[in-house]
Amino acid sequence: MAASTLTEVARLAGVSPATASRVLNGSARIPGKDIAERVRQAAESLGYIPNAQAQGLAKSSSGLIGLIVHDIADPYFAAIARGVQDAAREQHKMVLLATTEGAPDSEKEAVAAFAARRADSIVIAGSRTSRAEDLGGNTELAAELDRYCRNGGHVGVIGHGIVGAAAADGYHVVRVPNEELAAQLATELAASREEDFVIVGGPEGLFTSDDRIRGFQRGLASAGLPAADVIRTHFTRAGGFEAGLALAARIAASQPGTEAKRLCIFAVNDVMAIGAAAALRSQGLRIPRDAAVAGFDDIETLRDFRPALSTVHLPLEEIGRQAASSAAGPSADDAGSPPITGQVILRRSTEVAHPSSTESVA
Amino acid sequence: MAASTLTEVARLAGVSPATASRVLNGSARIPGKDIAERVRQAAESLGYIPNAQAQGLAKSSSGLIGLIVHDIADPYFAAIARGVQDAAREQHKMVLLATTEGAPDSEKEAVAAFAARRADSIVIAGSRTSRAEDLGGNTELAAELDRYCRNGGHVGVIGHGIVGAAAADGYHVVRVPNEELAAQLATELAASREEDFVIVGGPEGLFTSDDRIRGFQRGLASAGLPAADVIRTHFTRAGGFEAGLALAARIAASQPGTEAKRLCIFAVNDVMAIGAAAALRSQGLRIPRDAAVAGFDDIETLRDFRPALSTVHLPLEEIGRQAASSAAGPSADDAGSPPITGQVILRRSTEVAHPSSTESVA
DNA sequence: GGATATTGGGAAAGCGCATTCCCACTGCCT
DNA sequence: AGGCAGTGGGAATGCGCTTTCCCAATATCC
Repeated sequence: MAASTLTEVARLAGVSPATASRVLNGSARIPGKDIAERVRQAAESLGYIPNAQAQGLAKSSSGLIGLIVHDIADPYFAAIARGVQDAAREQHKMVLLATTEGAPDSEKEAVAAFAARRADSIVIAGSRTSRAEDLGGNTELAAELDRYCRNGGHVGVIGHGIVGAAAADGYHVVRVPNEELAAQLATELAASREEDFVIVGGPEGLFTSDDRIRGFQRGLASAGLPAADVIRTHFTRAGGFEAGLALAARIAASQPGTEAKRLCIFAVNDVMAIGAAAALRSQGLRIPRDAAVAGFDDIETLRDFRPALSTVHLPLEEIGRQAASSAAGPSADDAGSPPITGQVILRRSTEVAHPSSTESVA
Repeated sequence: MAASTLTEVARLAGVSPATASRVLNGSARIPGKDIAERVRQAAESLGYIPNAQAQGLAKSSSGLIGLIVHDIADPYFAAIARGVQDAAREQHKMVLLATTEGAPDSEKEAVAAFAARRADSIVIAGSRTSRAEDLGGNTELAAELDRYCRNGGHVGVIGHGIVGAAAADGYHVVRVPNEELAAQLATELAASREEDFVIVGGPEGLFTSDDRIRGFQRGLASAGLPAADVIRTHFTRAGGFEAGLALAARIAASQPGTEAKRLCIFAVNDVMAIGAAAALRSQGLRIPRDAAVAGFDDIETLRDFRPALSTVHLPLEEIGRQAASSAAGPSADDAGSPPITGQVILRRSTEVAHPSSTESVA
């Protein structure tokens, strides 16, 4: 027993498929009240569900919005996904998910798959990269996106634009002021302390990471401080942990010598910061007593951590929503949505040391 | 410039659309080498991308797998989603996402939408409910699912089956032994302590919550302990926090009186447990000194919490994967995948108190 | 060597729907 | 009363692809 079709409904209602189509799905022409009612009843009794594929074929638009993330289980992307999902609901669309681990070529595949499904728009979250080895992949991705746009697709990219992507129309970027915010974070951290700064960054070439590093260094510089050391590692909790281990060793080594300053560690995202903190803790170090730690993103799930993590709040959900609706086409507010802003949030993890005093409760 | 079609490719290659279709998309009949090559080149040069909608229409199957969750930003669901996504990739399908906040009627809508898109299968995560007010919604949902199954769809439900759903074929349930595991948790907790137990549960009628509560009580009973009080609240961090506040008051009140036992709080999921812990902490209480806390799920992102949360590990990703592949149709291992198991993990949050004078108890 | 398999490609009929025409009909104006 | 616009419904076409069915050409057999 296959699903019933429009034609069946029409027959049952004693009208033509055309009329049935007009009443059941939005159309400029609305048939007479009585007929409409008849059709509606027929549809109801048959449990008619329009075939979205056929509709899509006929209208050449699918009601789909594609979302590309590195990893849906990463709270950063999950938050963005929620925003996208939200926007999708408003637009009466569904979201199609693709996870790519950040590999440009699998992102390209995802775009092609979305294009094949005639997704109305595509949202690409997840940081772009400028590594040499990704160059080819990026170019192909850009080409694929370009083609998609030329065929009438809309794309919303979060963070940085795709390297090499033409400024086609239908191509929007939701800018995230990573650099500025990181600078601000550095400034605020530098204001109240005299410490050695260290940055735990992602792999070189990752824009999000590089921007935050650059911003942080700039902030340090403008506070008259020397540039911080940068440790490159994976853009994950594991990477943060690893770096944390190295830093713990460094702290331990400097302990006996001259009165070393406390370390202030800036990890370029919260998850890495948590990893680093865990590593320090595993080596018997305490935060913020033995080292200060700050992150970036203000991941919701991580807010209950102790010591509470200093970080930069990013309206992740709003970012996702904006990306999805900017790609939805020139809505009413073509002036564009307000630019994304974030804010530095200093919490306990970077409190200035109370030399040998009792620790206060958070 | 619209996307190029199969027909165009065929024309360019000087063959019929039928042949082009046969070489470009899998078919039983594989055309001759030379022809195939010609077609492939034509497709390449035109940047041909098959229209999945049209394919779907013609084949009546879409390569889509629908996923229904309460909230994609909830780490529990995000983990499951990752598993589903994984399985989808293996099946060369894409996942279509719907979030419903757990409302049966919007789940029904989601199912309808998936059915409209001719999703090959649907995975429903998120706990079912047996509340009276949801009865109607559940019935409708069941009916919708039933219809979907009758039309050839496959559904995989995580946890409990849908209330009222017929045991249609194509309908699979990935059972999660919530009750057993909760019982085991209670047993292990009860073994090493003499405390008052309290359960922070979700709203009445939520299966996942109810099962875990029941199991925990059973475990307590089999250890010869009285049933624990149950506080009903939201199935979220906020709910946990609220309950935690109430419990903090209770602890504070009992302090001055007779030598009250320490409280051991079992929250029916990790997020709630974290909320409760935060609440206790906000009232100046320490864990595990002033109260023990345990959760359920072993959410990855939460593993770095301190004190480390005792909980029950659930292979969330595997659960999602299994749900997605059980719904994929009777694969090779029709014997079914191995049943889901979990394991109790005792960490610091439930360590037995060191009453500062008495010796530590075994 | 002629007849029967077998192969490889094309023609055409849908899949389920939207939509453009087209037509019959009603109501209105002069 | 005749002609006109306006209204409401139906027939037919096409969206892009798959897939049967069919046919020509080659291979196989006694």
